[in-house]
Amino acid sequence: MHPMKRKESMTVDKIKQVLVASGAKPTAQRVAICKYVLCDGDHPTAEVVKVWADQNFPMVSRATVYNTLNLLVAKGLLKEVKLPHTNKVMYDCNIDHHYHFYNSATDALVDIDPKEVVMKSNVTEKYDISKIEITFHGKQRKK
Amino acid sequence: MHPMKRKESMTVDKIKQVLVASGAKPTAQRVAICKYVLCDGDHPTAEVVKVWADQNFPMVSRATVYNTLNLLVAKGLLKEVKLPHTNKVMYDCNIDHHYHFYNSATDALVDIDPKEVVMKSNVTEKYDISKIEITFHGKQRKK
DNA sequence: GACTTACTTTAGACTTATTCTAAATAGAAG
DNA sequence: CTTCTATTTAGAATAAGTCTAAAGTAAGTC
Repeated sequence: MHPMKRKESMTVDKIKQVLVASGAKPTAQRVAICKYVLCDGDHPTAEVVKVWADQNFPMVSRATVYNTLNLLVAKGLLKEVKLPHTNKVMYDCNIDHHYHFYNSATDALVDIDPKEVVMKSNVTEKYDISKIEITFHGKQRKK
Repeated sequence: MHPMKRKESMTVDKIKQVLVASGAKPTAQRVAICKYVLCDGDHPTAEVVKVWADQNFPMVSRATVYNTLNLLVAKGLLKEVKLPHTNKVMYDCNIDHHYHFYNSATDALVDIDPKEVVMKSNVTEKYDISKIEITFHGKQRKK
């Protein structure tokens, strides 16, 4: 079993392209936030994004952090992940269908490739299923 | 496919027994709340419990609703369910292991018997899995 | 270059769900 | 009865996120 691989970093120009392509103005704040959440961040919360922004950008307000994250989600460039162990939303740059493993020992979230999971159910006979979420909770197995 | 069956109603005496057995004083407020959440309620939120209590009991404060729900969860008589479509906690009197189907058309939550689902994954090879959550989202299929 | 216009950002107020606090109350035990 | 401990209460506090209204920015036009 191997976790899904992370996104590669993007140049500022590439990020601008992506924003423009999705119909959003590539403002300085948006580009900065994108650099983090679309490439470097590992399931950050809005709070984590704000801390990163405060350390790496002259000025980004909390409202802009939330506005930008919501914009990216609306444009399909980012996914919201809500898990029961916390009530903070986490943002996932992996927009392909996948599941999650939450490591309670380290508080880390790992993407699980759907290929690693076989799920069959007759629930689909009675219902129109639009989404299936699977989250594994546990700890890294000791070697 | 059939949803898991609901709990049967309990007499007040039976509820008192259950509370005492779990080491909690069977106060009037607790018994009243238990009557609802352990028998009649269908995945209510704290807010729904409060509304029910206001209509069926002389006086229960919001704090007592939360205290009692948290007590029942701590005693293992009730399960918390947190789902991504809302940030309100839902309470489930079905404490056996099970999954959920969330019907977005009706906002109803249905328990799914694990027997209805076959899940295999090599995620368990690398991790010690303590809990697997599966939530189906969708609508009731039209006949 | 200044002007308009539409979009973006900002600080801070607001909302919502839940928890906390400190005082009042209820019951059991003596 | 009085005392003691657990419980309940009203309302304040907290935490995450949203809203508001004013100020800033930038592109297109003259």
